[in-house]
Amino acid sequence: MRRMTARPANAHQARLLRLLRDGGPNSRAQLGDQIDLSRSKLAVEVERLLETGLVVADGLAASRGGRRSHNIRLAPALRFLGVDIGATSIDVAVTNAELEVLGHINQPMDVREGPVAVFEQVLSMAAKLRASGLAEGFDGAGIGVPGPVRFPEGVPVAPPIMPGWDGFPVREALSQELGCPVMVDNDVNLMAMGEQHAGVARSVGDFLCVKIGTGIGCGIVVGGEVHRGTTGSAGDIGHIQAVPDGRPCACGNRGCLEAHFSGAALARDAVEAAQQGLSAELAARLETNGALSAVDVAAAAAAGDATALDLIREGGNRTGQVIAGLVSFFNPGLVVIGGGVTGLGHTLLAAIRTQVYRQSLPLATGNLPIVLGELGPTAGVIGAARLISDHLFSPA
Amino acid sequence: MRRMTARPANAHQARLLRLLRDGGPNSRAQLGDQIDLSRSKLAVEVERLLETGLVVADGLAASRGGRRSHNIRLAPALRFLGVDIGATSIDVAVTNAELEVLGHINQPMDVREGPVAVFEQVLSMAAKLRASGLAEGFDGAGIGVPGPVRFPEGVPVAPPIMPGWDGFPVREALSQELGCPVMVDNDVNLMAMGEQHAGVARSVGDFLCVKIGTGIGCGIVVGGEVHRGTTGSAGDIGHIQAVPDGRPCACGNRGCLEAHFSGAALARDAVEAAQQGLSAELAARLETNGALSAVDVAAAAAAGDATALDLIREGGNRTGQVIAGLVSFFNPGLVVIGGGVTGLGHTLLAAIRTQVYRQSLPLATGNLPIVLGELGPTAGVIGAARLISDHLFSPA
DNA sequence: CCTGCTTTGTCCTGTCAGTGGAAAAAGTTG
DNA sequence: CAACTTTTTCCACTGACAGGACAAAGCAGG
Repeated sequence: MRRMTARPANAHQARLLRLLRDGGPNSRAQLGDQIDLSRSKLAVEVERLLETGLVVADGLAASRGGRRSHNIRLAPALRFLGVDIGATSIDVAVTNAELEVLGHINQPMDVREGPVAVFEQVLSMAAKLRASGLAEGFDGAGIGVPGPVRFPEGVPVAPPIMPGWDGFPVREALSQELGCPVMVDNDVNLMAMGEQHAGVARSVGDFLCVKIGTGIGCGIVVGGEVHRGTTGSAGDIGHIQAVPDGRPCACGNRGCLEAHFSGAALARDAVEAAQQGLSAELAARLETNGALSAVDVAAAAAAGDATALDLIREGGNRTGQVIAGLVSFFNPGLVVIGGGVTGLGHTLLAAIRTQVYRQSLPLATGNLPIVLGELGPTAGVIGAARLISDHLFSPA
Repeated sequence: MRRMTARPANAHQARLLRLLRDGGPNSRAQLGDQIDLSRSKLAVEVERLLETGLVVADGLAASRGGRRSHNIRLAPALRFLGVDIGATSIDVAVTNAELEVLGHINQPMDVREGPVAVFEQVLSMAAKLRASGLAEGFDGAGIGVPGPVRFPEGVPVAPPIMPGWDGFPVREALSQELGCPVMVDNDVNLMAMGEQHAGVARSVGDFLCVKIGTGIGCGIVVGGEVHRGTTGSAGDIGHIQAVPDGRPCACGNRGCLEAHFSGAALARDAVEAAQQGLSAELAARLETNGALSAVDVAAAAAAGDATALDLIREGGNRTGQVIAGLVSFFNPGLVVIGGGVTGLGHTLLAAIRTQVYRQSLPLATGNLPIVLGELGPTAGVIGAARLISDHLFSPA
C-alpha cells in the first residue's frame, strides 16, 4: 500500500495538524478559536488538507447554540511506528496519528548483539504488528537508542554500552527497510517527549526526565524543546561523580552515579547481599532464579525486607544528590523519574525527594514536583511516535 | 532632551537594527546580502528606519566593482546604560548603539546596604557619565543584580546575599528615575550575554559561563538564548555540594561549592594560612593591608608562593569537579570562566581543565574549549546594554 | 409550525506585503 | 570613451489574508 506522501504546505497547515494530533477530532469552529486565522483563511487551509488526504471529515459536532459544525480529524489510516531499543530489551508499538498506542510488543534482546541482529528483531516485531491487522504500512517511524546520537543524521556516536553501533546509519537503514521517513534519538529524550505529550509533563515548559534503567540518563526539555547538546550527549548523567573515590566504573573513573545505582548496580548489590546472608528474601530469590534484577529487589522491598529497602534508599540518596545539583543548575519546573526501576516506587521517590529538598535552595525547590513517570514502558514508544510526527507535521 | 521613542515596526526592521548593531555601519547592498529580502522591500524598510531617526546615512561605501553604495548606521547619538551591581562593587558604563563602551566607572559598594542606597549610587554614577559629555540622556538601560530575578517583571526574588532587595521593583524604579526603558537580569546572565556579544563566545550556540566572584554562579545559554529557569534561579551552582560533609555554608547546608571556593572563601583561607604561618608572602600582605582578597592570593601565587598556589589549585579542583558534572549534563560547546578571580589566571584554569577532562566523557569534552572570559569587568555592562538593546530592537 | 436569535460556512472584494523585471544612476576598467 | 558592473529606484504583478455580507443550519420559545 502506498503511504502518506503529503506534507503540510505551510506553517498554518502544520499548526492545524498538530492541533488535531494533540486535541483529537475537532470542529472547524473550535480550531478557529485555537488558531489566529480568519475564518476564510482557515476554511481554505482545511480544504487543502482534506484534498491531501491527511485530514478527513468526521461527522457533525454538537451544537454550541447555533448551526452545528462539521468535525474533522486526522486520517484514521495513518500509522506511526515507535521503537525503543533499551540495553536489554526492545519495545515496538504502532500508533495512530493522534499517537494513541494501538499495539505494543516487548522482547528481551541485548543491544550488544549489534545493529544487524537488533534490526532484524525490530523488523520482525514491526511485521508482527502489521500482520495483526493494526497497520497496512507505516507513514513514519521514530526510534530511540541507548546512547548519544548525532541527531540531524540519525547516527549513534561513540555509544559506550553499544559497541558496534558507532556510526551505523540507523536512520538511513531503517528508512530503507520500512519505506517511510525515520527519525532517531536517544531513548531518554524520547521518554521525555512521551511524558511531555501524554504523561505527567503536559503543559510544563522546562523539565528534567531521569531514566533509571540499566544505566542512568536524563532528558532535558527547555522551552518545550529537547536539548541535545553540542555533540548529542546532553543528559548523560550516569558518569557524574556521586561518591568521591567510590566504586570503579566501566568508563574508567571512580564513583560514577551509574556504578553506585542503576539497574545493573542494584542487581549486583542484591546478589552480593544475598551471598553474604544479609537477606533471606533475596537469597531465596537468587536460589530460585539463578540471578537477581531490580524487579526482585522491588519485590523483596515490598515484602518488607530491610536489606532491599536499604539498597533502594541508598541508591535514591545518591541519585537525589546528583539531581539536587542539576535542579540548582537548571531550575526545572518538574522532575520526572522513570525507567525500569520505577517498580521500586515510593521508597525510591521518597529518598530522592529528601535529598533534593534538603540540598537545593528553597527558591528552586519551593514549587518543584518530583514524580514518577505516568506511562511506564510506553513513554519511549509514544515519544518515538511524537518525534516522527513532529517532523512530518512541519512545513516541507 | 527627548530620547528615542521609536521602535521597529516589524520583524524586518528589528532584524536590520540588530545587523547594524552587531556588524557596525553597513551598506544597503551588504545588508541585502545578509537578509532574505528583495531589494525593493529592503529599500522600503531602510527608508522607514531613516524616517524614525533610529538609523542615519553615513557616507558612501567602498566600491565592490561598480556603483558605490550608500552606508547607513545606527543613530550615533543613541546611548545605552549598562549597570552591573556586584556583591561588593558597582560598574556603570555608557555605550553607543553598537554596544561599544564609551565610558566606564567602577565604585566599591556593599549590595547589602540595600536598594535605596545602591540606587542613589548608581544614579550618581550615571549622572557623572552624562556630565562628562558622553551622553545627553539614555535610550535604555540594562541592570544586573547578584541574585535571582523574576525576569518579566524585573524584580529580585529571595536573593540570599542581598536581603532587603526581595521584591524591590528594580525595573520600575530605575525606569522612573532614568526616564527610559529598563531591563533587569541576574549579573551572571549578563556576563554570559556580554561574552556572547563581544567576547569569546561569539558564534557559539550552547555554552556555560561560570562567574567566580564573591559567590559562584553560572550563565546558561541554550541555542543563543539565556536560560533563566522556572523561578529565575537557574545557574545557581554555588550551593551544589562539592564536598560531602564539608564546610558549613551560609545556606545551612554543608560542603557547598561556594563554601570551599569563591572570592570570599579564598580570602578567608588566605587569612587563615597567613595566621598559621604557612605563607610568609600572604602574612606580609595581611600585615600591610589588614585584610586579604583574591587579588592578594593571585599576587602571592604569581610570586611563586606555594601555599597560595595550593589554595588556587584546590579551589580549581573543586570547581572543576562541579563543572565536570555540568558538562556531562549539559554538553556545552564552550565553557567560559570569569569573575573577580580570573586574576588567578592559568593556575586556576589548569586545575579546572584537569578535572573536567578527566571526569567527563570524551564525547562531551573532545572538542570542548575551557577558557577565561575576554572582557573582564566590562562583560557585565556590555551584557546589560545588550539586554536592553535586544528588547528595544524587537518588534513593538 | 413559525419567528427571532445564534452559530457556522461560503463568497467576494479590498488591502497590503513582497517579488522580480526594467531601466536609470553611478562607477570601474581598459 | 566604450563596455561592463553594481546599486538604486520605479512599477506592475502576485498571493496572502482580513473582514463584511449573506446563506445555511440549528436553537428556543411561543
